[in-house]
Amino acid sequence: MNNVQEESPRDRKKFRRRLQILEIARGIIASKGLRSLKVRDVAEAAGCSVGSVYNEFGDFDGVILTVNRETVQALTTRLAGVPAEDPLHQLHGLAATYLEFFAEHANLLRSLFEHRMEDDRPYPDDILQMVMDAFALMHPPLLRLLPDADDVKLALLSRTLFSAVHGIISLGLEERMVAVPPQMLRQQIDQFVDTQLAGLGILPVR
Amino acid sequence: MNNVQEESPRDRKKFRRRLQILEIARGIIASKGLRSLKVRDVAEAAGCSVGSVYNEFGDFDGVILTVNRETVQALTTRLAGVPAEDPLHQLHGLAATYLEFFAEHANLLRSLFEHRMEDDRPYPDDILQMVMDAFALMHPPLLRLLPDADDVKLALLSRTLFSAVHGIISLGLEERMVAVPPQMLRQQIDQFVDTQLAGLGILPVR
DNA sequence: GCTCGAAAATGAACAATGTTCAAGAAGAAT
DNA sequence: ATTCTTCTTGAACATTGTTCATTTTCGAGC
Repeated sequence: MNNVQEESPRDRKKFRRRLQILEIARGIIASKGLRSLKVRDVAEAAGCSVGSVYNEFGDFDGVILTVNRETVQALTTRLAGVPAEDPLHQLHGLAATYLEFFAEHANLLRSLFEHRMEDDRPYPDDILQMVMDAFALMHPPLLRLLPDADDVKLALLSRTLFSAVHGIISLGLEERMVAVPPQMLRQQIDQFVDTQLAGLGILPVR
Repeated sequence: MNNVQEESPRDRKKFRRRLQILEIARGIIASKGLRSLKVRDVAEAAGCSVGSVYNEFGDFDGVILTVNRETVQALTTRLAGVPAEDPLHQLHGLAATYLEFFAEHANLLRSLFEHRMEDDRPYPDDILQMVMDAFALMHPPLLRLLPDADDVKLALLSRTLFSAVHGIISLGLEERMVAVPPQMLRQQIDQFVDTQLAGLGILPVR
């Protein structure tokens, strides 16, 4: 028994529809926000019944969580593409890339971070783990800049720094009042990273 | 016509019930999360009909937003109580107090930051403004530590720093996996603030 | 090609929950 | 006491997540 993509026509069709449902759900979340995502809308747009959505994903949270999983995967891919020649540039690049990605897919990221499960079922561990792994991408450049530091502490520092950047960005993009221009936020982030690195004893080179 | 708390018995009763509804809603959000808040539960617990809740708050979002408004007010009060003798201690105190408050009222804070309006009606400006005002509480101590800096830049720095602290805390308290102990987070935050201040050219004194 | 059985799809019915509103109750004004 | 205003009620409605008995689909074995 092959657990990846079976080859029978039936399975291919099933798989195509699964992808289609996800694409539609992602589109709705991205354009109108998680709160506007409705089973019936998804089913109708996918040309199938609501039952089929449930058949494929168990419950509606299942659809959302799958979209969220793919969001963090896409984010990780984007972050992994940041050049690693110079660790200083890499750190700035990771922050700037996160900002870009967040600005482009604000509603998807909000779905990732803000979705709460029904009752008080726990958010799936694997997604939280993927987020933490993405945030750990600052670890290697930090290690190169601070080769004598305790590795465990650097791992923590990596998450802390990325979480800080996340806070600045997610709140910075929140304000529809003055509509903080992304360019402004970009400067803010760069400055913040420089200050943090300076505090760690690393001289900025920009 | 007096626009504050009228004195007639009718108005007093109305006002009492308003408070009661808010207290109940807050209790449910705090203990079981925003997603578990239901109009009927609130109405039943308050001993009134669902219609009365709507009569008082317009719609259900109105209840949530009022609770959120009171949450940020309580937060501001707590933060304003941080001693201001020494600006360095004050900054650490603000961060530590935010952590305490967040740990104590995690679900209320999540409701404040994560609630999205129906359709895509904008989140009320006054609440966002109150949050920003709370985050501006780092401005005075920063001004004392950096008296020669540009005031506008310091205002921005205040929001940036507080947003960063928010990110570290809100993500730090998220992980039900390893259950980051608050004491650990406390150290993380202190270290972070020290590093940031060092980067700004301010020597830590702890 | 036909038959049969397993798997999937369907969508009507159900359940949970936000929202409205006509009718009635309660209180204020005279 | 009567009238008028305002508030309250809760049944009815609207929306949306969920279930499941029935039907359809499709591949395997003959």
